[in-house]
Amino acid sequence: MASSEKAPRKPYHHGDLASELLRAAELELSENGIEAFSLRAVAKRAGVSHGAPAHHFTDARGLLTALATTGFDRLVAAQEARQQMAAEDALSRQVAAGLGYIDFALANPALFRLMFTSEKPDRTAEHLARASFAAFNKLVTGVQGLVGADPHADREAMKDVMASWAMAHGLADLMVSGRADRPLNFSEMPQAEIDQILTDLLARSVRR
Amino acid sequence: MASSEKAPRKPYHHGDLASELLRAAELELSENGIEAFSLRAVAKRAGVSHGAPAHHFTDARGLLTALATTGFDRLVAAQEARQQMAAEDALSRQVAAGLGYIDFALANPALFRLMFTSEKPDRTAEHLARASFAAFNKLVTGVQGLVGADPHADREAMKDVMASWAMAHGLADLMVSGRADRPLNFSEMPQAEIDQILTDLLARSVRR
DNA sequence: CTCACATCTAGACGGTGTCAAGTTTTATGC
DNA sequence: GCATAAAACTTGACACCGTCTAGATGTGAG
Repeated sequence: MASSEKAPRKPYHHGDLASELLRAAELELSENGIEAFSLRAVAKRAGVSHGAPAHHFTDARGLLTALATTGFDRLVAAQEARQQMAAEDALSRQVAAGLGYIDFALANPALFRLMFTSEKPDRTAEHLARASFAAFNKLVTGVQGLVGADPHADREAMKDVMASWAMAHGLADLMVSGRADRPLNFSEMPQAEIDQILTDLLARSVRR
Repeated sequence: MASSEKAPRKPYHHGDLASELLRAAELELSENGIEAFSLRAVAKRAGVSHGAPAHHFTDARGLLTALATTGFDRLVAAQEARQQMAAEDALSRQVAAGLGYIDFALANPALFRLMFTSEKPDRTAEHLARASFAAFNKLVTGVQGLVGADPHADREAMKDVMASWAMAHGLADLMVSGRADRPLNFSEMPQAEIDQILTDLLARSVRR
């Protein structure tokens, strides 16, 4: 828990301000985008003075680092949600992970950018490093099931990992920034058809 | 020319401040990253007061929009530079375009992010829309040569375009953020070998 | 009950982008 | 050649930002 890091006792004073700040920060992020993010606005939204967040997160950097950590956890969850609806074979599972990756990005565009293209989160922070490595490892085991080799030991398999990641990440990033709508007319397309196209594209990245 | 937009006459006073500001802005961007970008720092670097840029670019937004425009022009140039070193067949040319895309991103990481993941540039500005569309069209004609159909008319060909773009863009974005070094050990690898791996990955995205 | 500590507030500091008003330089019309 | 208009630039003010400091307030342990 985020609250147990610095206050293992009981709730006090304001309740559990640390997690309340995280909720407020995420709302601010999704409403105003990452480039207009303001720590003072987060504090105001949580009903607390502008200096309060510092005691829980040290920094704006610290708050955003914690938020990014929750993002990676939820990224994995989104992938697994898609996998539960998918067939059992390794390819379907890997494609489903890619679809979940894209689901997450489209549902949380600002958070997605915070996680992947912002330099504000401290990537050396232990909890963030652990969460992002877990997300990476989800990809690794998926490829391992697909090609039958451990990517950490087999360079060719690691290339498969990067191919799969790059395709999913590239699609997600282009869609988040609205660059895929126009060429493929996603706006006027039922979700099932979009999924079908994305499935085709994601499948291209695997094998050789 | 940037200077001819608002001052078609001759240089005056400071010389050609508009383009000097663009040069200064790019240096600031590459030195401090996009998230620490400051219009006042740009003005100071150009040796001018903090209010001066407004007369040429209206806004910080305006300056960054103009800078992004030059970025798309140079992105196309980087792709063409790789293509001049490549074989004549359509696949080699398309892969070379992808390698140039990645070259550009790695050589100008902050500018790359300004162009693709920042919301500060005004994408409805005419010169930016034109430059980014030209870059997109470079991709389109490459795929057209590859599959023999016009992607603007053939949906399957447009899927090839998006696949090619997503793979190149995904690789570029992951490499810019330092996420490809560790898995594939790019740091201790000669450029020729990196190119070989990227060529393999880029080639996966085409065909079906 | 007291005392230590965690939590939170309030104010100050230097920094930011933008706006309004004033100053200086250049170009144009006579 | 000179007055006058326009363009280019400076200066100062404003609200907002993140961080630091000192102080107030509540909480829990002895």
